[in-house]
Amino acid sequence: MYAISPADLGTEKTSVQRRRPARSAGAEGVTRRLTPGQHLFFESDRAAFVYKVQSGVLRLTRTQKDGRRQVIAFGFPGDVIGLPCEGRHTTECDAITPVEVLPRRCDISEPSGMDPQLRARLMEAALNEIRMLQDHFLIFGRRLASEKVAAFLVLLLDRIGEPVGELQLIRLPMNRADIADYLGLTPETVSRSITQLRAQNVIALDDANTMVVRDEYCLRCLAEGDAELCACA
Amino acid sequence: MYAISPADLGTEKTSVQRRRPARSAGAEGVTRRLTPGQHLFFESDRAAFVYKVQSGVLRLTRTQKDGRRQVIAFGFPGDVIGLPCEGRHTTECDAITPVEVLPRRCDISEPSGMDPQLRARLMEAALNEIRMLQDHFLIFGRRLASEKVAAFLVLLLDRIGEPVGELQLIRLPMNRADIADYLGLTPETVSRSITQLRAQNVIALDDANTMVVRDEYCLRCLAEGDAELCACA
DNA sequence: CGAATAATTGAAATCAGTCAATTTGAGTGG
DNA sequence: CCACTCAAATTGACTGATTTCAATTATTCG
Repeated sequence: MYAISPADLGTEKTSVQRRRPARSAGAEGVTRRLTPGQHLFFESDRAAFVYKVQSGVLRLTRTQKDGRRQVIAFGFPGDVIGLPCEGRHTTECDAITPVEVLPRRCDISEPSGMDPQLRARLMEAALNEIRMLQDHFLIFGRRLASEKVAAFLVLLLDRIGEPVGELQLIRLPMNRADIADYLGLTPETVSRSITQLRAQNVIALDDANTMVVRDEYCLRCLAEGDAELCACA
Repeated sequence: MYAISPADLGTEKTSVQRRRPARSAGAEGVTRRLTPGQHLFFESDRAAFVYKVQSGVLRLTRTQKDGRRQVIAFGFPGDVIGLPCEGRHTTECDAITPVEVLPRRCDISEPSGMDPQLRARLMEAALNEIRMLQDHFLIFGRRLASEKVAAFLVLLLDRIGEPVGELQLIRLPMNRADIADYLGLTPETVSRSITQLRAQNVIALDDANTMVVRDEYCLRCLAEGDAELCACA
């Protein structure tokens, strides 16, 4: 469909290079497509648009001076991403799957001239973002790595779970390192926690990025630290 | 000035009881006063107002089922707090010092009828909140407890530092447990980190809640994990 | 002054991080 | 179609930091 040049695809490492968004990028109301690794915007870019995710998944990150990366959020279909502060984006954003986003011109400083409905939607998006960040804190703040990972899987389950007979399937769009940086863990620890959940028969892995939730109740208990409430532990 | 009844003051434990805001609470534009421990609102309360902090410090928290508490933010003078999501507050909020707030009626669902300037201010407040939560993530996500604490002190320094001759003074309005719940640590670990900073002569304590920053440069280095860059370590 | 709370300190146990090795899986080219 | 290469994921052993639990000291407020 859309040509994927090796340069655009890149590896994790090469795609970290700072690339300006293509000049032709911004046309309001015209769907924009990204290939995995391509950036939608960078931190402190002037924000001409906000974006409604139509398909695919994006990764919103901030990087510290020491090179450590914090995944602030993932952008799933339906999310509005790229809300600026003082006219500039506050995170970096790149695609982790093929992505379609709908750009919306967004001149926050000129709200009087703005379509009232769009204005209301922007406010709603901002308030939702606040609550999602707060929810993220509750997950991030859990004691045990296994609780964090379980809580993260519950989040994905509610967001992108696909029914498969009685059970639900999660297709993980992100790799272990992304999960780790979202939860404040290392990829090794994430992997061990997933292994542990599999050993407890709470989940089963088809391949590394495709899991079946075998015991949703138990998963939700583990996510809340109520390991006693389920027989799996 | 304002009478502090024992019931209102309470201890940490008693003040956790759910108390509705006083019925007389809400008068737009009329300053509302709180004593330490008093609640301004609770999670999932219908949000009639947002509040501009005029003086004092508030604590915004969310509590998990297992009783653990996450301090989402502190509300300092100048902050707008209480932005709702879907008409309801998303956190609990109580005063940790005597507080004065200015309530602003806030019917987000009726934005058309709203004063355009107020509307713009609300949007600005929401976007600022998003950035502050993201900043909080970067602090929360640091590896070492000492880095978290140093970063937290830098945050306070920039926010409520008071010049004292060449140096700066921080009057901590919150106790160790609040700091711990803000950073995802235990009070003991917070205490140890502070002790460590004192041993390195980066800070000095007048009493437990009054500290002088003796080496601001070093504090900022430690906050970013650049322990090597300063001679203190 | 005495009681209660907060803060600090100490010692032991646990959990996650680090580093290294192995396995798995996807993509490439023969 | 298979072998090869590379990256991602998993596993293992070890280290080290933080938590936990307990005891002590400091502070605040009747």
